[in-house]
Amino acid sequence: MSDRSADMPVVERRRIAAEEVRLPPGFAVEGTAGRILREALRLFAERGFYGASIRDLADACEIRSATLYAHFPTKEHVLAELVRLGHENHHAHIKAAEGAEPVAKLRELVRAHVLAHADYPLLAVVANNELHCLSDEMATPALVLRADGRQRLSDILHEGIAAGVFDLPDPYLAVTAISGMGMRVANWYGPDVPYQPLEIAETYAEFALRIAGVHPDLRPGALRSSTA
Amino acid sequence: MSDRSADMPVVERRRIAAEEVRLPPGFAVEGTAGRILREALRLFAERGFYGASIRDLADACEIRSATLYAHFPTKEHVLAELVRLGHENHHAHIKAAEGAEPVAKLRELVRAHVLAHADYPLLAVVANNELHCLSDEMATPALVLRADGRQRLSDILHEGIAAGVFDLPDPYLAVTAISGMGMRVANWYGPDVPYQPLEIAETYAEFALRIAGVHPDLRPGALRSSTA
DNA sequence: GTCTATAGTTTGATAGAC
DNA sequence: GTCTATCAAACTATAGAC
Repeated sequence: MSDRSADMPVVERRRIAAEEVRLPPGFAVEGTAGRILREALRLFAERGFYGASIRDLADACEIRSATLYAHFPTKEHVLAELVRLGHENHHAHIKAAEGAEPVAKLRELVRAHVLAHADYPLLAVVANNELHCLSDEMATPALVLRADGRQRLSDILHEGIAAGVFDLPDPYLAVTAISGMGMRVANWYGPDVPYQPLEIAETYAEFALRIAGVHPDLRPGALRSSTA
Repeated sequence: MSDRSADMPVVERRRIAAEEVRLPPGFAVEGTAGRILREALRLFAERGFYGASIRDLADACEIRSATLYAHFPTKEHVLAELVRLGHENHHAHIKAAEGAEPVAKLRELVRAHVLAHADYPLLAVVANNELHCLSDEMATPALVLRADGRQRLSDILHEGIAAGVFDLPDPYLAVTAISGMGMRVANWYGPDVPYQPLEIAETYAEFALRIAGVHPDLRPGALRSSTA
């Protein structure tokens, strides 16, 4: 694998580089309610919850604003549904990641974490960055899932340290670093970025193993120097 | 250095964990205009540009909303000034980072990058997350600084690869990972986090060296296993 | 520079016909 | 379920007195 910076986009002006509106399979919603969710996903990702009005949303759906209220009781409920979808999708990815021992567990979890952000960037941006617009009550389910995902990463790091296969200065800061670099993928990944989501996920998983201090002999040789 | 997760805060509900309103030295603004900037920094960081109205801002400053227009022509100009301060502060940190060879350069740059986000989290969050609310014209100066910072990191990685001291699969993805993990610090760092900004910066710099594939013998032994 | 007062627009949400 | 019509409140910004 080599650098492709010649093709890399200039620094993005928008909040999110991705454009395609996409909801995970199994979360598809039919009819007008689905249309509303999809257009809200696009608008909230681009402009934020307060930056997109109920009328902007209605115009995008080609309906009157009053019709929205036949499907959702308030604007906040539309956002809450997207935040829920985003966190459940992320958590489903994370939970499905399995590994026999700490190295494999960490690799699979980071792959899943990054893939959720690269495959569904709009959903991830809305779920991560607009959560604070929800009332405490409506935000809680997402916070529970988020705390669980973070705990899983923390557990894997401590397990690997205990087993002697990880060597890192500070597990807490490793959790923040690994989580954070993955979350940002949702902002910069887009159609002009010359990588596939899976490539990014694999490379970030390798970075996470390096942060964890996994000995090179315990990592596959596939991802080494770009000069090779 | 050891884990302090027993003291770590639960997953944050707010957009930003930090609270203290703080502008970098040398960027201090006197009088009412300064007051407006400080309150705007707090409000825009907490709720976003569209989530805080001109009246909210005036109330926080204990002035009438019309008085704001004696100091700034529009609400957008207030944000533009904060975005400018944030990016100039970040860029000043980055530029001041110096090193004789790639390993030292990378360590210093990442330290500076992380410190700018941990020492001025409100400013960093506003500069990073509200930039898209500005018109193209007003956003451009910040984008120029951002592109330059990213280029500096990219240059260091390529230099280290050419010198044979770095060994990493993909410099472009390493730039996104190292930048991203540092940017997120502004969101989670706050008064309840049991670390000092400098500790975070040091540890993240170590993580960056690991991502870059710097041989352990070229890294100082201070930051190794948490079980030591 | 700061105020009172207000213009003109947009906001989220509702009433009631079909 | 979708519409037309509308309400009451909040929005950014301005006019003009002091």
